[in-house]
Order: sequence, then structure tokens, then C-alpha cells
Amino acid sequence: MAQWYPKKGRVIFHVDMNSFYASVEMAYDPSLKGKPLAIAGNPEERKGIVVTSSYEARAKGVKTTMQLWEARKLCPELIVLRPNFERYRTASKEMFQMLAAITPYVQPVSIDEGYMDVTGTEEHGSPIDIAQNLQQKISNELDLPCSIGIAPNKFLAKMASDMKKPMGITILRKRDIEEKLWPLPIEEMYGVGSKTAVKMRAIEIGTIGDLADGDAYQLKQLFGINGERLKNRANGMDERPVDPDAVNEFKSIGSSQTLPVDTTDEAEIRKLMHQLAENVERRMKRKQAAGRSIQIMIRYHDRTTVTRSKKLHDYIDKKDDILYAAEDLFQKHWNTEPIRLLGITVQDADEKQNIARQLDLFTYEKEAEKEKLYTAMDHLTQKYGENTFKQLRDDTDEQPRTSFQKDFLDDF
DNA sequence: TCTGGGGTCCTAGGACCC
DNA sequence: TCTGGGGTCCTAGGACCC
Repeated sequence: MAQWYPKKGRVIFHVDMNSFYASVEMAYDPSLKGKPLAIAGNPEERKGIVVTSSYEARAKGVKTTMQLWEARKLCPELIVLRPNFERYRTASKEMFQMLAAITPYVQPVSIDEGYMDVTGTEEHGSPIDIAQNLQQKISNELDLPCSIGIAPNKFLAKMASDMKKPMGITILRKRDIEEKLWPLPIEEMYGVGSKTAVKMRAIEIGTIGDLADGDAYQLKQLFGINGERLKNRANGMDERPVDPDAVNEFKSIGSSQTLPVDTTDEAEIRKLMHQLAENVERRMKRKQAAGRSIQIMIRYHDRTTVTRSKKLHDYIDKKDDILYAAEDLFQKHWNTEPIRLLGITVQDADEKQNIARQLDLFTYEKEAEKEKLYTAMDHLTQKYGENTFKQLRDDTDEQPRTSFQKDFLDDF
């Protein structure tokens, strides 16, 4: 009887909130209903791009990432609101609670969409009944529209939820693929972005069906492991489980900001670095996180973007440590050209309780001691030159502290 | 008069070790 | 004395998604 489960097949939902930010604003202020609405940043700060728009605005050609002036040209009566993330987070939480009432196997993938594995939840009714009830509940109680895709795996569920919007429910079984999935242009496939689409078109792959039928060797040559994966998915194959814990896992925490005008002013740059480090610290604190790589991102006036990173000797989570490491990278790598955007990200991150588990206490304390020593040596190396402490540093990796190292540390 | 901010995953080259 | 090849870590960049 082993392995009956995969053979029987799963029932996966993909729940996708329709134009979420705009819909939340309409639920909050019903006088907005039926009007063209866009959520966008402040154009005075060069952040005036459309993040989400209502269906009324979309009907006039307004699209996500469009410049605000462009959107207004297409739709002069457009109502524009700044994003209110608190409001969206609250609505999102309430929505996910409704999913969790059906099954614990809920995997949020962003603020406005998530997967559910409803295999074996017959007490709630057939899959289509569950979907209808859920959609009604979200609509009645939160005044928010959503689309639901029902399929035997995540990929097909995701594609299905896109097929009927707003307030759609679409079933996409394996036997429906040929008729419903394969005719779609390759650009509409999840996982195929603009770069991949161009390369696919170049080898005569214009639809998802063409990809399903594509030459495996050629796809592998061109797209690596992703080529194999995309071909499999086009054939309706996707074994990824719905993972309710994934939402609590993370590998990096970062903050970046576009400046109102490009700058080379070091005081302004330092001010922004402080702000970014503070943001990162605050969000790490909320997640009880620490990390041991630091990355900076510099976008120049011409939009060329460089990232520079380095592995640290120990885990960090405090603003001062983040800032110190980030400013060090910045000084080494800024080419003095005017800067458009700056970002700081802490990588190799995890919850502190997991980190404590990774390193036993002994290792943890030893690492902390070593870190102090390294910091001191970095200072002096910068002052007196590269080779000053090379031998000492090499020794430190191998041996416990010598009396010289101890004195040195204490003096410092 | 262009294109925000938050992430994840993959690739590739060089260093280094065995 | 000259040499192979595998594995892992680090760094930078690219593609994609919402």
C-alpha cells in the first residue's frame, strides 16, 4: 500500500487575489468602486510607476510598471493613491486565515497569492464546492475578488488561476492541457520571462505546446536545468509539494532606495546608507534573524548596476555592524559616478535559533572571539599595510589564542 | 522623458584542497 | 618532474516573480 498517495494524485488550489492593492482600497472606500484607480509611488521622487490598477483603469490601457504620466495620458480621469502597505498586510492576513480554516497545507507565496493542497478534504465538499465557498467567503466578508485555479500540481494551478479573471474558478486537469494550455503564447507561461521568450521564439517555440514538444537536448543546451524544467511543466509535470513552512524561511533581508536625483554628494550617500542599514536592522529584528554575508548594490545614473558582496567572519544583526561592512564595500567599489540607487542586503541569513543550533555553543563563542580579533586586525592592516598581520591571521584560523593575541586584543 | 523594491534560484570562474 | 580531475567555497551577475 506504500506510495498510494502520488498515484492517486493531488488536488492543488492556486488562489490569486485580483488587482489586490486596488481592490483593498475599494473595499476600504467603496466610493472608489467602478472607477479607474491606480496605486503608484511619488513621481516627485522618481517613483511614479503604477504598482497595481483597477480593471476600469486596465480597460484604458493602464498597466503595471507604467510611468504615471503615461497612465494619465491614456486615462485622464485616473484616480491615483499611494500604497498603504499596512492596510494590504491586514487584508492579506485575514484572507490567509480563511484558507487555513480549510487545510493546514497552505503556502503563501506573496502578499496576494498562495497555494493550498486540498487533497483528502472531502468533508468540506468537492474541490469545486470548496473553491466556490472560499471565493464567496472572501468576497462577502472582505469585499475582495479572487481567482482560483484547481489542478493536480502547482504549475497547472498557477496557470489555471490566470485563465479567468476576475472572480474566476478554473479546473485544469491533465486531459485539458492540450486544449487549454498548449495554445497559449510562450510569453504567458509562468517561468518564461522576456529574455527566455525571445530565445524560445528564435528556435521556433511560439506556444507552450511547442515547448512541450521541444527538443530536450537543445533546450538543455540553451537554458540549462531550467530548460528541462520548463519542458516538463509544459507537459503538465510538477512534483513540488505545497510547503506551509516555506513562508517562515528566508535567505536574505535587504533594503534599497532610488534617490530623488542622482548624486555624488558623500554626505547624502552616508545618510542614505544609515537609513538602509537601519531598515535592515529593524526587519531582521522582527524576524529574529542574523546573517553572515553583506551585499551592496549601486545603480549609476545610466542604470548600470553593480553588486559587491563579502562573507563576514561572524553573524551580524546590528545596524552598526551592517553599516560598517556596507560602507567598507562602498568605499572600495564606488567609481565616483553619480548614483541613482543604493541597496544593502544581509545574506546567508537565518533565524537566530537555527543558527544557534548550527553552531554549538563552544564554536559560537570561539567564532565571536575570532571576529573581534579580525576586526582589530582589519583596522591596523588598513593603517599599516597588507602584510602586517598576515601571519598572525593565518595562525589564528588554526590555533587557540596565544598570549600575544590576547594582549593585542586587550590593548585594542 | 523612461523603467520601484522585495525576494529566490542558477551559472560561471577562480581559489583551494585532496 | 610533471601532471588529472573532483569537490567546495566565494564572488558577481543574470533571469525571473510579485
